[in-house]
Amino acid sequence: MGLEEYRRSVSENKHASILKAGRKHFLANGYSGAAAAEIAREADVSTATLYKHFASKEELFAAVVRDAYREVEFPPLPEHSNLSDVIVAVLSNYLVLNFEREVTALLRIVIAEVPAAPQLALDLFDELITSRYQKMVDIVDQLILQGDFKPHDSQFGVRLLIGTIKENYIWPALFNSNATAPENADGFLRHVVTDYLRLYGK
Amino acid sequence: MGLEEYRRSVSENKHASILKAGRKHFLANGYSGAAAAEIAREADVSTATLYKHFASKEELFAAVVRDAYREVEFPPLPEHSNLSDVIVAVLSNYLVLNFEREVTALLRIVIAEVPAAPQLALDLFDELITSRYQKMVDIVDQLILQGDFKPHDSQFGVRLLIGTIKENYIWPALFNSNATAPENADGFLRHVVTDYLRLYGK
Amino acid sequence: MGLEEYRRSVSENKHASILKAGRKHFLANGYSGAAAAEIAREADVSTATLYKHFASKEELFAAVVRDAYREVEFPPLPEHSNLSDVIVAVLSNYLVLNFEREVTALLRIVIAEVPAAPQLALDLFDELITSRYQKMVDIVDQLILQGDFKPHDSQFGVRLLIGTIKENYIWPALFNSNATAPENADGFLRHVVTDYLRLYGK
Amino acid sequence: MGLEEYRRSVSENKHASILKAGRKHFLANGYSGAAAAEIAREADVSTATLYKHFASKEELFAAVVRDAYREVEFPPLPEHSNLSDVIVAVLSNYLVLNFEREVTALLRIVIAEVPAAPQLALDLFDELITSRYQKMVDIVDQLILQGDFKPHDSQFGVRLLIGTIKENYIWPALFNSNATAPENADGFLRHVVTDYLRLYGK
DNA sequence: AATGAATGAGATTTCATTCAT
DNA sequence: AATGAATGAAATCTCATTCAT
Repeated sequence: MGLEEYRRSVSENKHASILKAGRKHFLANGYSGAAAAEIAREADVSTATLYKHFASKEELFAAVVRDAYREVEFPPLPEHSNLSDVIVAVLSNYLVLNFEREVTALLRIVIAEVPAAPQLALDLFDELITSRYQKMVDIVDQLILQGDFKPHDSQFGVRLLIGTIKENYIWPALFNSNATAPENADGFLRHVVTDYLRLYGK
Repeated sequence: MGLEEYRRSVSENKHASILKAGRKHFLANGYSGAAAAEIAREADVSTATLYKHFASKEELFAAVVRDAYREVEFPPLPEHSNLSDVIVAVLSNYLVLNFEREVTALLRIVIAEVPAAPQLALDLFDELITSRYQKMVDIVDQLILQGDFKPHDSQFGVRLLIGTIKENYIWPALFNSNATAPENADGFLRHVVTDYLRLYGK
Repeated sequence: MGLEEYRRSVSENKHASILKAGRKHFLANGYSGAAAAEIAREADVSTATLYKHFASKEELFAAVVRDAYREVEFPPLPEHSNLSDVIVAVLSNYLVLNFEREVTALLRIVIAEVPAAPQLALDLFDELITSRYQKMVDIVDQLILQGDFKPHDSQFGVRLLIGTIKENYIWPALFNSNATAPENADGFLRHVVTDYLRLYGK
Repeated sequence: MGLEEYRRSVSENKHASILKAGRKHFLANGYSGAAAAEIAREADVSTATLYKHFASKEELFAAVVRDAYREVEFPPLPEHSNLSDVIVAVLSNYLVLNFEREVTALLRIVIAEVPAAPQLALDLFDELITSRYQKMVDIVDQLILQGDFKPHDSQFGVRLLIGTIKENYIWPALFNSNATAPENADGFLRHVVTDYLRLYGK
């Protein structure tokens, strides 16, 4: 079975390299801007082969997106002494990763294909936005239990926290493909967190 | 001049019907999915006429977006007895129009075209989003002068206000083409405004 | 009849300005590159008016060409003491006028339209090329009679003289719209004339 | 490799038939009158295939012109007893091919496109006209070395030779699409060559 | 399984010319 | 007579997808 295995490994390599090339092109040019022929060329594969691996451009796109967001992870909350510092650190990290991992570009193209691929968009929203958001809510709930926060509607509070940050950094980046991670976000983040604590902190 | 006026009125009607047809098709099929020929047919106009009115498909699209935004403005704050009520009313109105005029769906398309038409996205962001936002800031600054608010960083405050609302209503709608105007947004809005006033109100 | 005359004069002015604008555009952009709408705009006239004056683009083109080459004239042979000097002077003049009067550009567009407007091309060839050429033959014939030249086939001789010059200056200019009158043609012309006289001079 | 060769041969056939159809249509309708779709249909090929073979209509046209020139070369001068006879034969051959391969008609189109495609015209002039001309100069230089000619400015001499011929046969053909290869050019050619040899022959 | 070549269908845009007033 | 607006028809080029080997 050595031959068969070899073949399978070659095929898997091609699969992976198509995904990689696809990701690059979709991120760079959007869905309709990315050309199947270009992706195939970049993956060092014929167009026909590309279509053997993925039944259509749409399917390749879905595969690329699912593959891409599997890679985006977020770190756990560090142990903390000063509550404010820790939250700022977490948010800062969240922000940096968002830019480094090309999350915004990924969001952009998924948003673009909402009418064509609605389920994909909903899945990604759950995975990348709601779930991350929920983690933050869980953290806050725990902090409330620990007595670090006043009892309050933690969902709402997190929305205020995250929403303000997104409004400032993510929303503009959605419209600007050259946007990079903000250099000095800490001042802003501290401001948000201060207000947040004024409202809900103990 | 009767002739001149007649011509202008005919021309304006065509202009408007192209815009309308354009909006419909862009919303239904996205930017590259919408065909100029189809739009022209729907508007009962030749393609050539369409291109006399709008120099390019991109310019038509931009006009469609601007047109959609035209009615979605923060109206100047009316004289008020209860500040909270008034702000809630304004934001509620803004939110409803946003959905009715399908602004979010159009923004999706703008975002989709960021890689292909970066300047367009930047222009529209400045022209429509930033400027509208600035109007809200101006209102708040005036309220500060009138003594309705504590002196504070009004930019930041508005970001918090708007960001929280967007986080709750606009972001999800960005990923869900079936999203409609929220039925009972007032509770949420009131919550935001209350917090906002707790932070910055007098 | 004052009014009627006034109208006619207005109309004639428009006619002339269309011709002028047409000439400019045809020379600059060639036949198919020149747009009727542009010509009309330049002539400060509506397209409809343009088409009232000239039934079609083709007809306008013909009118422009006939009008243009009516303006190209060539000076008579000056009195002479030294035969060689005089011929060089004539040829030099011929060359300069060729460039200054945009004769080459005119030739270019007529050549371009040979299949579409064959008669126009033949007419222009006669008018601008054969007739000028014949003038030179006449001169030479006279010089033969005066004994300045050996008796010879003057047609052939002139062909050799003019052909050599065209080969060097006009032919390349046909392919280069930026070609300008040669600065130092005299050396070359003198060389041609010397050889010519060696062959046919007394 | 059988497959590879098969593919190449199919591809080359298509290439050739596009060129052939292209030549026909360009000659019949001029550059802008010739439609890529028509050419493709005539060549029994899809438009897309045409554009795979030639990146643009302009490039196809350039290829057609180059192809037409391919056979119209001054062949190297054969060993000769009578120099005059040989040169006449070469020039005669050149002249006939020029008409048979419709080079002049194609040049008309190149000239027509000077305003729209200036670089193309310059390139083709250099590549086809100047270079061919240079080959003739090289031949003459060799003959000078062999002692068949007096030392002289061979560039100038060839210009005189070729220019005279062009003046007689090519210039008129440029303005007359019905011009055909001259039947009895030998008398004229002999006359030119005789004069040429009188000036520069040994 | 893989490929190079081919394609059908369509997209945007232009332009000479005509109409309604 | 003059015009601004409108248009039908066409042209170049692209692209996702499929064949033949």
